[in-house]
Amino acid sequence: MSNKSSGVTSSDVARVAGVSQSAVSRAFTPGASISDHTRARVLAAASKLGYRPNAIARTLITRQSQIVAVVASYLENPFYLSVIEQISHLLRKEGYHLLLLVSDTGEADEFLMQLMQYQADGVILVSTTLSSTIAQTCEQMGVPVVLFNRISKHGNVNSVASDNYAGGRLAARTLLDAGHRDVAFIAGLENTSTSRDRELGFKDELSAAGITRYQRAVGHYSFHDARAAVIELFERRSGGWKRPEAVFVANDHMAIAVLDTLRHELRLRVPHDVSVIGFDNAAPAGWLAYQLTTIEQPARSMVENTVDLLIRQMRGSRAKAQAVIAPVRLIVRETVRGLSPTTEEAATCA
Amino acid sequence: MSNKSSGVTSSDVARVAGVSQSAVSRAFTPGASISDHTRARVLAAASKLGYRPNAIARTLITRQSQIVAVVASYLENPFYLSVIEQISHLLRKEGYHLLLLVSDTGEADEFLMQLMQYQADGVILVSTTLSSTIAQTCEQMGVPVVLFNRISKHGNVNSVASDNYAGGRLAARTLLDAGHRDVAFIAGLENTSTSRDRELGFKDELSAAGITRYQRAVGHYSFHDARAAVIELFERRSGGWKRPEAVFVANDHMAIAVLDTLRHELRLRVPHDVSVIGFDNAAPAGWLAYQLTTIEQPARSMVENTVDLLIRQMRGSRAKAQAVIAPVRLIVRETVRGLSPTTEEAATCA
DNA sequence: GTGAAAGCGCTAACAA
DNA sequence: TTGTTAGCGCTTTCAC
Repeated sequence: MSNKSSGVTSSDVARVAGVSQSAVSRAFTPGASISDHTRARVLAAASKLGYRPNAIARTLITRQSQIVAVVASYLENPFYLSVIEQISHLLRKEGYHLLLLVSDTGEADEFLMQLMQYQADGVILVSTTLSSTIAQTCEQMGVPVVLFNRISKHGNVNSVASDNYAGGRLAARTLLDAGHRDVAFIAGLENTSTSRDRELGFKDELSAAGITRYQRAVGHYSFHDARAAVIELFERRSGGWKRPEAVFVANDHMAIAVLDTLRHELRLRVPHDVSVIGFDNAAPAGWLAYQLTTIEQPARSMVENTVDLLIRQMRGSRAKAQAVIAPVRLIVRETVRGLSPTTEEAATCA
Repeated sequence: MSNKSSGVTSSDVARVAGVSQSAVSRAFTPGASISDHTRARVLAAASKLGYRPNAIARTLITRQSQIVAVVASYLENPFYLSVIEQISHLLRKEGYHLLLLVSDTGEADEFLMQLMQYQADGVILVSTTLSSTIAQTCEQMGVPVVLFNRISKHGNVNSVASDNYAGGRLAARTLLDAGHRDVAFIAGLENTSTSRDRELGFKDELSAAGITRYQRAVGHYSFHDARAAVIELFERRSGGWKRPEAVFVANDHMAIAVLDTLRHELRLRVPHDVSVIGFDNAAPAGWLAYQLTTIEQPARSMVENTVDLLIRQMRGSRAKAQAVIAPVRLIVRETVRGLSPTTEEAATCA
């Protein structure tokens, strides 16, 4: 049985083609200085021998691995599925490969070590809680890094996020316009900028309308915890609170759980008894059984921005770090009282 | 700004620690022959300099990249999300990293080239249509490979799949037991073993009950096409067919689309007017808005088997290729007439 | 345009 | 246990 990578090296090819090893290298380097004739000889010999350049050896010398590490968590959330898929596409189109690190528990340091050992040319941090730590270390080491859907507190780090604050306001405004006053918020992870900013916008818009308090519970961006959160919200009737008329849920994945729980466990009608609004416009939000009214993040363009920013850095740009804020918009479906779909896309399956 | 990976090499560390370069290497090699004293000196110097071994250089010489390539498609299907997540965990627990290749269009050859160039120690093919081609080439090159949820026709390739045939029979039996006679099947991708085997089992079980024909349409494992398929099935009333009383859908993701379309577009009640049964037991199947009765694949243990098989091969086992067939079972929920949940897990959110 | 030689950072024999 | 030496397969000056 032949060796891995066929065990054929560039010097084998050189010998067969009757040229030097350098010629072989040039034949496989786009834009290198080599005659068509020589290249043809090399390519012939190469394919005859089943030669494939060894990317590892090349990396060692060029110091470019063509590998981008993507650190992600919450793969439970369908929204990030499409994000990763698209990152993979765009990256490959530019000749990069994707090393995926799924970070469930918070072993930030271990990750970093691994990334660095593999000489990743760049890092994309997809919505992970470890973002700040990792991002900073990468930055210090001179490794290009972009945060997706997180904002870095300290620093000079590129990031792409949607306008979570505006989204929060928009959610509140939507609920307010529907005539709701007793509203509630189900948070994601408390220590994430996404959840915090969405809540902040929500709160500010309510305040502007003279509403200074709202009920809240925490769903940790998990389906399971969101169910518990909504039950807590609707069954615990202490502290002078009335039952909420409307709930803003920090993301669609949790909102689905909320909808299910409200309808099938608490026997409440949505939007008749209670309105629900989510965030993301993930695929299930458009499914006909839910038709969730939600704040859309422009996932596609956010990913494009992210990859673009990263590639620019990897190609050597020394531009000041940017913080791209993508616009959000309301997708009207059927879970907020008094609103019905106006745009045709609201009726599709997203 | 410091270089990537700090630019510190083992010989720098050696110099500072006052030892040889080999000593540094040994200090970072578990189980190497080195005194505690020397190791301590090395480690001290290393951390002082911020040294990290260069995995690329190591790979070049050991010919072990510790990288496993995972080729996947249909990330649209939530079922594979959790699969990839779990693969990532198990792999890392064994010290391997995951290079993710999302294969939408069928560029099999290009993939292979890339895999091989990166000296991947092993390859996992997650349910992709290119499986056979890739698997065979890997096999020939001596690269360990395992197929997840695909069966290789020609050959000596390890694979892990669920018992799709038995699942198909079970689906048919379930529908038959509910009293249905006019049944239909919505296929996934025609050229996949999963869809074919599920259909074959379905067909055989029907035949055994004296039912020799059933209607069928193709959903290509896509949400969108599944909707079209079910509409075709229920609206086209030619060829002497009656409207189906029950539909077996080749996976849950499509079944969700079928449920939505049946209920909200065709205005049919499930299971009153028509029964639906899926395959996978993916997360949305357990969501309360769907409560899809389905054939469960034991995802966890399938992934465990897959990773286990791969690691064994990578560690040098020359055992004959295995084809692991995982058992399936019926999860009774609420989309098949006359059946109601008997087990408590059917009520959870999976 | 081409070849010779040097060396990327590391590990693996082999001696000591 | 430790150091010395020789590469892993490739790219890159630098002459020619």
